[in-house]
Amino acid sequence: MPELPEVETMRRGLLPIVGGTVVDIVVPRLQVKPIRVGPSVSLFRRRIRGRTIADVRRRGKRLLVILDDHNVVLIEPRMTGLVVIADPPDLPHVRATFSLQGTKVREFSYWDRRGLGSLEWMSAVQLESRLGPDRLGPDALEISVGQLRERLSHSRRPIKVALLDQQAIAGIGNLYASEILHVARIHPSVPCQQIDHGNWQRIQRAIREVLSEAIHYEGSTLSDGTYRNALNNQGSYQHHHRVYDRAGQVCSTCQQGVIVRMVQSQRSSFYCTDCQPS
DNA sequence: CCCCAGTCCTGCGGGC
DNA sequence: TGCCCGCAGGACTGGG
Repeated sequence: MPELPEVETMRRGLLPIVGGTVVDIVVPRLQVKPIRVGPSVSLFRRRIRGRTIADVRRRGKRLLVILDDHNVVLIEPRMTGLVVIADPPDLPHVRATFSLQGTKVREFSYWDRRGLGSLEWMSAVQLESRLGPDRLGPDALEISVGQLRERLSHSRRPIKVALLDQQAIAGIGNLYASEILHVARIHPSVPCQQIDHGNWQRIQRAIREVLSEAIHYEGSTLSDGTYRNALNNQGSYQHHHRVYDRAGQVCSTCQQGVIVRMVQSQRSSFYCTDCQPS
């Protein structure tokens, strides 16, 4: 489940490829179903081969490899995708390997166990129509209280569900939405309309606090062990989770409440009965 | 317009 | 012990 902290960790780990020129791209034929490569595998290869990598950026949960001709490679990791400059977690799920010259790092790979992610070459114009301001909200690390209120406070949706809306705010996924609301001490079911200014401020601060803390620990690797940084090492923020996947446990913050799991929009939410009264 | 349910895909774990 | 089903939750789409 790469969310903003995991994708930001990927971005930082991938920076050594900047300045490298793509010699070739190998898309192995695998037993598993192929991922989406756009516009097609052959055009993808033809348009990237020979290009030099100018930068690696992030927008919400997407990774952007900027080429020297100003076109981009959009990487969408979705559930289980990741990039590695070291050995990948395994070979059967390596979806593409880019070989490089001109840098210390000789290659990097996109690895994706479930294969819901995608790799797409696109122009800067195509990128804006896909991930422009009308499609993607302000980045969660940058969003102001005013922007947050403006985009969510008129909604009748529960706050937990609204925080997952990438068009409103970019980068928060299921895991960090629960963690953020616990830090902000707000129950996940509260309708956005009922949240007052002070609480929007708490939410905005909690977003920054939780996400930057998670980046510091290089993201969360859950019990399935899927998520890895670019060197194929696990993150360690899972040891600091306050509520996520801790149903039945006593809250480590207040030592009083119990962590409860509930389902909202077909997704698990976790909250503390004492820190987050309804 | 706003929101929810279903879809894609693989691997794991619970239940029988 | 072995098998099968359901769940994990990214983004998107069709429909109420």
